[in-house]
Amino acid sequence: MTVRVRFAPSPTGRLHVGNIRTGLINWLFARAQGGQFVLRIDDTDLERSTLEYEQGIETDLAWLGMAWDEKYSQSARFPLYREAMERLKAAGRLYACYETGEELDRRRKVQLSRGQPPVYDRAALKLTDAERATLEAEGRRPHWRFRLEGKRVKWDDLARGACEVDTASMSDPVLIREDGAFLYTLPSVVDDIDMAITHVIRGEDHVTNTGAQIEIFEALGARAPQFAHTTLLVGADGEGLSKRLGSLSIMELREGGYEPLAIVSHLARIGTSDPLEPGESIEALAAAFTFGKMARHPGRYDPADLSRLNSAVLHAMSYAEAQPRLAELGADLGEAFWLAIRANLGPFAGVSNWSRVVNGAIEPLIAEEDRATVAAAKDLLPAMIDGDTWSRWTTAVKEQTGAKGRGLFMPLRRALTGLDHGPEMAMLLPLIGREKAVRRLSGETA
RNA sequence: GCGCCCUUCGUCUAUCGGUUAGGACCCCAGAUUUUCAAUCUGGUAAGAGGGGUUCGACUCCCCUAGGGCGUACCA
Repeated sequence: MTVRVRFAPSPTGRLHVGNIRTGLINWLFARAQGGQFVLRIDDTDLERSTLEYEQGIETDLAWLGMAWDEKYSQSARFPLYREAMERLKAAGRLYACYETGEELDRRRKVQLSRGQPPVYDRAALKLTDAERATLEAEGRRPHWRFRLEGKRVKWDDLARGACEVDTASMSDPVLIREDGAFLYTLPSVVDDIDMAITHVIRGEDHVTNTGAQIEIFEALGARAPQFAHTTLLVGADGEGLSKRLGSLSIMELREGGYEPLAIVSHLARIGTSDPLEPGESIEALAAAFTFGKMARHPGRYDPADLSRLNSAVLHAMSYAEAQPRLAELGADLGEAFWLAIRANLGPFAGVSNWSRVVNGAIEPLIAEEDRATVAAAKDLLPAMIDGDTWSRWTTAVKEQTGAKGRGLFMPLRRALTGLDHGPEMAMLLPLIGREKAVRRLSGETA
């Protein structure tokens, strides 16, 4: 049987590292198994869902290299959900409830204060037809709950091993809201059946839901798919990530200059036994993917790791790959330039700084005590500059001035680049060229 | 409150009853016939606490502490 997985984001906001990680794990698993990856837009909440966000999801996935095989929108599938709803009603598994949100809230608090579990008491199940009619006559609209069997639901989880949820200890889940809107649970199960999803891979915050959902699969006469519940991410400080997801959207990471391969490598390897290194490609990451490598405790999301990965990705990037982007930034100064500076890049856009060092006008940094050394160096600069010039030139400067080591190289670097650090000067000097070098060594902005 | 999951170098992790407890990041040192970065090599460093079980426990069991998640007319 072909493996089919789905990723079902809501178009109520931008994708962030937490939910894209779930999507990525689905994608990697599908690829590793030669299966299919279904994108399912969970837009059942018509109020909050927007087309812009839906397009944002597609933009982000495409940018990360996560192609999908099929795409569905749940808003176009309401007839299917209604049909399932009728079947559940007919089977006596869906019952009408008339409590208000405030009432339920109050009851939960009372239960809690008495040390009882905050579970729905099924009062609505005891309503007589007459009572129901009275409530309806008052204009009350029902919401609908799924009647759980109250048993130990078991499954073999790909990520956590043998799992068990006692549905007797949980509230009957509300499937349909008072305003008639389908809550996530029913459409999800109906679609998983209809789309022949074989593996549901999601965060461990869904473990309890799975108990109820397996009952719904069964109530609809379907076999539940396999499940895998992965750990969630926590921040570098060990706190949950949810509080500051705003700054961790894929869109912002893209705008911040992070490489898709760095993001994908980071998210694929957090909380696994693989070292936090970039993969060669997203496909290579997929080939190496297995649930067996995943730890059972929350993975730490540290932005510093992403930055490191990002630098590593750029360091390994060929000129052929970088060229179009260099051109776009007006910083395509040839292969030698790219090879010289790529190891010194944070975000890719940092090439602009180096192209200015080579091509633009920079202000040399010449400290008072280094003036003599720099002046002598200027006079000794050969007429022709090539790849060997740096070594011969600096040796000559050393012999004449007696400056050596740090005291020799730093003044030259600072005068020629205006910076304290950067790529190998032997590679940079020929790119800067004689004319600019002479002027900078004279203290001119050039 | 209750339920589920988790707890190994500073950090991310390997180990599945017998290991000099392994790797990666960070850090430190050395190399790159003299600079910062990059690169390479080497090094420091660990089993939350307490009870069991066992010839033997990081590994199995219990308790305590700590963390994550759930307990919605959210997803």
